[in-house]
Amino acid sequence: MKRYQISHTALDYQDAFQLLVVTVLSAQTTDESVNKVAPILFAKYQTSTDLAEANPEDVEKIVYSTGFYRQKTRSIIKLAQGLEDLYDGEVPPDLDLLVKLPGVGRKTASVVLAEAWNIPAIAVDTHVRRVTGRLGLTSESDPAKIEQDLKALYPKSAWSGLSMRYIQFGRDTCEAKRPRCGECEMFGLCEWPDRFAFAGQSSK
DNA sequence: CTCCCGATAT
DNA sequence: ATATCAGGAG
Repeated sequence: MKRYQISHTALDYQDAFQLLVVTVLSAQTTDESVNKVAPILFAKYQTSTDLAEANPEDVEKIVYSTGFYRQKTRSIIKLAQGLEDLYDGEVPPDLDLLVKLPGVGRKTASVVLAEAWNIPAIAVDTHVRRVTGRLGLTSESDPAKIEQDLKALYPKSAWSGLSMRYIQFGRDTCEAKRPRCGECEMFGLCEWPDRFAFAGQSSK
């Protein structure tokens, strides 16, 4: 029986600035893809000041393999510039302040809060959305509303670890395309198998 | 809502 | 071939 107690990222980073950048890069990409380019990126640009003055073409070459590479290059350079201009290069431990940074949305901000400072926050990504929906914990589709529902269901002390555990659960059991309901510890507590009658359960 | 966009698993 | 991957901006 897996217990899903993992509450830290698989993303490699050394400080809040790096965490912020790799989290932006992780959009619609696997952590593994990001971890491949992160060391190269941070070797060349060690501080937000360095990245703020970076040549976009150089950055594009480094982050290319993570997909959305033009967009992500613009995002992280502007992000670094925003950090300099707005917060003097320091990553603010506050959701409303983080969201003001270019390329940083509610999900990215929540990841950084929970991971870097253990501040209670729930990051609703594609996994959390799918899993909590299937489990019947929310009927919303808007991430911000899902976040509200989950915050009402769980004590604050549980918030920061929630996302990682649902993501882990979503990766190895409640998969997007073919949920393994037959080997799921939530079987009997979840309405998904009843509704969809083990679609794709053992067929190949 | 669409667009951004490569890597990987199936 | 196609779906999916720790999304955010226009």
